[in-house]
Amino acid sequence: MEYLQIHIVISEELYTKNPESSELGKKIVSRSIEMIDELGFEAFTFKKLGKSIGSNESSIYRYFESKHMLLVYLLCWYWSWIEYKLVFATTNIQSKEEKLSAAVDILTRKVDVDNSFSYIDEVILNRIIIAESSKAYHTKDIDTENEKGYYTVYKRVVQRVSNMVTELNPDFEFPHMLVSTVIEGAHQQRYFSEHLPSLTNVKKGKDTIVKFYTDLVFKVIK
Amino acid sequence: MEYLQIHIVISEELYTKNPESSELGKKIVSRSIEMIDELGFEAFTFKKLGKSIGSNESSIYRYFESKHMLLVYLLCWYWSWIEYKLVFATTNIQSKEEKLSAAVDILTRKVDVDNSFSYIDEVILNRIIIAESSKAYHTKDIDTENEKGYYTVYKRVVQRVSNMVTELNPDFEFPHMLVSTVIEGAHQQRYFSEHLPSLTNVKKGKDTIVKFYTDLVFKVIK
DNA sequence: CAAATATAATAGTAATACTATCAAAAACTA
DNA sequence: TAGTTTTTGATAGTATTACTATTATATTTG
Repeated sequence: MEYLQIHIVISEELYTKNPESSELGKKIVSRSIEMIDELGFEAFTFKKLGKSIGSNESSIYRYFESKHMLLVYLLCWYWSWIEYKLVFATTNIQSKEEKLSAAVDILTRKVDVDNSFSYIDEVILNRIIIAESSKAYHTKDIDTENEKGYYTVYKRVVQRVSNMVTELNPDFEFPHMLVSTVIEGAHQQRYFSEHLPSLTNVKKGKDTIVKFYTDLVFKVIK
Repeated sequence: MEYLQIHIVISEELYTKNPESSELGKKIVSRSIEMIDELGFEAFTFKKLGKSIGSNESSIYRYFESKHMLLVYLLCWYWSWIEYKLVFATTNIQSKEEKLSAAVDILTRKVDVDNSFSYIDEVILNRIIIAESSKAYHTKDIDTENEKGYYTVYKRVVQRVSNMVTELNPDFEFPHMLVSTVIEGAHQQRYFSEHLPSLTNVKKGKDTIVKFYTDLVFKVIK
């Protein structure tokens, strides 16, 4: 991808102190990504993170209210990044079909190159999204948090791709359902292919998941 | 549904002492379903459950190794019940289309009548599956647990419906992906419709979700 | 009625998810 | 450069969780 001097801005609601404002903050974010991937979200703690980065548990709490809020921050970062990639990859495409196809590709493809967005490893972050993101919104606080706008970026991504669907077929009644089914489905299929392979038909080498969901989208909206 | 003297049998691996073997065991299961629904899985504890049923925390541990294992038990019970409904609703249907259609209906429809399977409220259990089931298999132990057969019933349900897909179109390459996408997608859409409605296009009154996934299945396998 | 089994009560442990306080260090500022 | 503010670190402490272990008391069964 083209190298650009761009910067992902995260809503102030998601942190107590902006982790981008200091070296420690960035270290917290980048190491937390690695540790959540290694340990899983449940076994990951601020104490372990502090120890690992040579800092103190209490210092981490100055950036993030809780490990749940850190996870929400990471999701928001991820979806902002996807939104950027999505807009970048689809503007100036004339053909509506090609445009939607490019969008579905971005939503379903595995991230396997770290575009080195500063201190965040997008390959590992993608794995976290696949394995842990459902834990962020499957809580009893979902409604309050949704009102506070924690999931705005994700919803905007769904809206953008839904618009592409509607452009192609204005009569299609369920664009949001289709798009969120594809996004969440692709993540689940990636998880299943590694851990519960009999729930999938993933073939080695090829990216079956991208193919499956691309076909699905075009067949469903016809 | 027809009243039958049937009984759902759960693999011995999933409990320490069979909860069906005593009144206390059944109370543990039925009250845990209500409490997980009320409190959410995170806030639910064996201590609270014990207090609520007038029993002791330590007694509950004699039935289930951990609250995680109790959740796995509930999932297994749910999928066994769905499998029973599935087989019941699809045998003797001649038309392959109708058969698949009936299956998709069972997988995607909201459970809104408690068939009073003894001490288990299927309506509440269905809500738990929608809101909490992903927490059961999104853990670091998934591979070990899968080897132990904890998810066999779920996989068998997917297999059964995949077979119906294959009967209709033997050339379709991704029956398992399609079926697991539909099952998980329908659950997510129900959750979204309540908590993140802008990710869906659910209309009041009608069961949009059943319609959406039924259409999707037949379009995709064509 | 005795023996076996199930349950309850109590205590205890290590870890978690924080909060509070205070001192030390670093950064910025007059 | 000294002084002030801000940031970080160290330590301690709390309530709760997710258990385990032990012993006493019911309850069931033969």
